[in-house]
Amino acid sequence: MPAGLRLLPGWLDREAQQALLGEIRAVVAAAPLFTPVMPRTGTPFSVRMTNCGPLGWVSDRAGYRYQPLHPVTGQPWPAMPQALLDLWRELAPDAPLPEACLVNFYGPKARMGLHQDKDEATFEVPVVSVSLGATALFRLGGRSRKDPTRSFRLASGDVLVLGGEARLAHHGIDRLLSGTSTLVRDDGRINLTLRRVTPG
DNA sequence: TAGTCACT
DNA sequence: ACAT
Repeated sequence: MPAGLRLLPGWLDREAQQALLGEIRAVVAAAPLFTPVMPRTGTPFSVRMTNCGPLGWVSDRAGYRYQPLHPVTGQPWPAMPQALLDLWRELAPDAPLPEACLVNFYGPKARMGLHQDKDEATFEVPVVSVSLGATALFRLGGRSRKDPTRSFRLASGDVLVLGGEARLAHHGIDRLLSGTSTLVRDDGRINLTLRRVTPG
């Protein structure tokens, strides 16, 4: 494993997953899911997204960016659930608090191409990723897009920390495994990505 | 290259 | 590999 990568299988028990899911449903009620599109081309993503916390990640024809307001409602993003702040404190005790929690909703056919999380103004702080629902085939590469990749499963309750050398590793979701979600309806998957955006 | 598509 |  690359230094700075931590895969924590089953970090959240079923009860914690259900509690978190409830919090996320409340976030979605206040900040409805939207379909991001690619810069320039406008090609839609197959995942739908929303955010919570002071800043949210969005993609539209103008580009990728963090912004304080929901692109459709114009309202501020809902507050970050305390459970996520607690998780962050536990896994990144020395880091400043996260400013953004990107909530990605995957249907059974949704995918996410290889990419880097590099729209933040600092890379010194780890990214913390929480999986809920269907099991996904996750692909992890290196800092260069040409670096070799490997894939492994991310199941509900797994937590992934990308820090240090792994902070700028390319990563993506190849596909979901059908029939693996007992938490989210319709074989869905939810990924929560906690990020510090500013150096703090 | 956070997208798709062709081909192996 | 494409094409923004």
